[in-house]
Amino acid sequence: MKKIDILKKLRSSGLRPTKQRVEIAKFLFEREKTFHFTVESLNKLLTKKSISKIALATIYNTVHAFKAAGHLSEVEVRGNKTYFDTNVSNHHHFYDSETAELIDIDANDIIIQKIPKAPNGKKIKNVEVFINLKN
Amino acid sequence: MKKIDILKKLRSSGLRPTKQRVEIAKFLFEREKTFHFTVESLNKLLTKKSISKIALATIYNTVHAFKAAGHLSEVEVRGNKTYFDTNVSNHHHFYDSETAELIDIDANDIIIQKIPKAPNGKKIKNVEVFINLKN
DNA sequence: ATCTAGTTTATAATTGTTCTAAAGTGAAAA
DNA sequence: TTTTCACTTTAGAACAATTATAAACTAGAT
Repeated sequence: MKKIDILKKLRSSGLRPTKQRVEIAKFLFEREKTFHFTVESLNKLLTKKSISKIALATIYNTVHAFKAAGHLSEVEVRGNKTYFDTNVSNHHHFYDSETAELIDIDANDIIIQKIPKAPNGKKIKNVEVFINLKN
Repeated sequence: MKKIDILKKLRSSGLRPTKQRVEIAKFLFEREKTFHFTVESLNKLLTKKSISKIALATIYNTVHAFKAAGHLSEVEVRGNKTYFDTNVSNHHHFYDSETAELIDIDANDIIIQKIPKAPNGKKIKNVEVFINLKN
């Protein structure tokens, strides 16, 4: 993804393309593979990479803004930290608790044959499959 | 589950049946249906129910001890709070984000037909299906 | 160039959880 | 029984992740 597209992406979702947002967006979206992170890990990586220090609060703000705009998804992971994913399409995850690492699973790689119907007046929003790994 | 069984349950897992543990265990395990809770919600319910106040730290200690003994499981739920479940068998969950409520799904009510193989030297520990509900 | 609503920032506040160390207590041994 | 002591409980401090606050800053319209 090119820088011009980053600016479009931000503008089209009503986000003023500030220096910080562009920097974070480039870091997150200018890559081939999907990227999983926590705010803590993102902060560390950004600090290492850039000259200008971005405040932690800004990283929180930005990640939430990107999520609200549909550019990031939040992953179902047990534990205290919140994991985000640059892959916003419907998909699933492996989780390696040894390394606290997430790995995407394409939606087509899991087929669910039988599923219970939603309770009393509720509907199914989405189905997430989470595969815990061991060594 | 009767009180005598509660005592057995505690003793057999190497947990000294103290007043607090017995009280919490009775509250959690002497019921028909499985019970989902966070430490916060459990604390509120216990405070409402009992004469004697149990310290929050004790509730944390006890819940962790019960989990370590295999009497409770921790549920995969996104967010900051940790959810526990008195159902320790292999099963799945509906999650109603409106009410922040979990509903058990029996393992037999979901059949997965196709599943990817685990990456590089890893094995699959378990598969958790999480069905998000909407209205 | 000026203005202003939206943004960033440092810091405080909040929330969920764990740690600490002192006081209390089951239950085994005397 | 009483004594003893490792295991528990407890209040409060400490910690970690996140959110709120309010002052300074800035993108972009006027």
